[in-house]
Amino acid sequence: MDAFYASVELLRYPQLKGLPLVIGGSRRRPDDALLQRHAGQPLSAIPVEEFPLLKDYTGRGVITTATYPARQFGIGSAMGLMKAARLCPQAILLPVDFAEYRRFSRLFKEVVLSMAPLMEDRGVDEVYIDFTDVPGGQRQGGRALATLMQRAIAEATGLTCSIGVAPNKLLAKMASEFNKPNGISIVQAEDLEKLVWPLACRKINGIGPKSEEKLRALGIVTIADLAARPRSWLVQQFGKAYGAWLHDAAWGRDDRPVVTESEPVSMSRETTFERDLHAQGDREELARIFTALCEQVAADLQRKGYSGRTIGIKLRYADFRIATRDMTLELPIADAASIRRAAGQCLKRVPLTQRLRLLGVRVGALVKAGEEAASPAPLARRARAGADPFTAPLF
DNA sequence: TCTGGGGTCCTAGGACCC
DNA sequence: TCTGGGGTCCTAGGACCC
Repeated sequence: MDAFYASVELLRYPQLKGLPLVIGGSRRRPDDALLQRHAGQPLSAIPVEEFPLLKDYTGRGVITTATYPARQFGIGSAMGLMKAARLCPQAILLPVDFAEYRRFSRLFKEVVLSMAPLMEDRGVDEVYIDFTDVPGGQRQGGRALATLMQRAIAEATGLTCSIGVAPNKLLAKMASEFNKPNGISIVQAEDLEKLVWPLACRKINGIGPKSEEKLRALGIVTIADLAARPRSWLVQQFGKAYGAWLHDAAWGRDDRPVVTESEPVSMSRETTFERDLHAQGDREELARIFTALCEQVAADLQRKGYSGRTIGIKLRYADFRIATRDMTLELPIADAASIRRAAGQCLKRVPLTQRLRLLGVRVGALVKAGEEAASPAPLARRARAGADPFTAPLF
């Protein structure tokens, strides 16, 4: 979906179309006052001049989405709000409204599923679709179906999307970036050299800033550079798994299936404080936040019907270093008090002398509620370990 | 001048088991 | 006195993605 969060906001506030608009994380809602002032009026009637501006924002947070007019100023996702304010002070700033984005997420996925049932969910604004066997899916190399799908999504949601069509997920993802917004692009295996090799390695989904930098230091900038290196050399430099994957990716090879169902591995809640807090000086405030996070994770688990055996915490210090601690229990839990107890144990094992910026609580090793007995491994091991060596075989 | 929140997967060492 | 070869699980950190 194109500039998804911002585009959803523009459905509510069409008067902001064409203006630089950013959606940014903040616990306070900059448009609260606005909505109160205009209570009872249609949202689309609120004058543009009254919307909160980026330059008036003080506080922490990053941009989650910027509209195309805002991107003209050099603003982009994950940029700090204070830095963005310097680049484009007159941009309008709206807070994230996940409930609303999830609603539109469900809407567009329903449309996709109705046309092509093999869909992999890749988050709120992205999916992979295997339409190999969809009737008419091969017409015009896939363009016919992609066009129908764009129209159906626009009809149902008022939103645009960009679609990449290719023989595998790796190439389809790259293709989807070629023609944004509201574009379709088709990449065939024989287009690799012309369309993919000239691109920067960073365009490959799976090569991030660290790998890009390491590749650059080795004289590898484009995907063509990468493809030219022997597989064995890449394995030497990057390890067995990642090196081989880099080679395959550069040659457009990817045999991952479209996965339509999956179980969650972990659930977590974390929060960045408005100011850095100290374990001693701000003990009570930290304790309140800590307990609230445990309650939120517990509520998430219970709502979705899961419990978990591995309880963990995450700290981010003022200098941005991260520490994590976790512990695995014998039996899965999902209640706030038990999570709070285990997380408290974890907290005792981590240094707390420096100021903290963030605190998080995580529950992993999830099992579906009611299937707790399906994970007896550690218990079984313990039982065997204590068994009488004369009745239990040694080998 | 700073840098969110929610995830997945991988690595590597140590404990423990057979 | 010196000594194996698997395997799984747990823990901490890190890269990466949306």
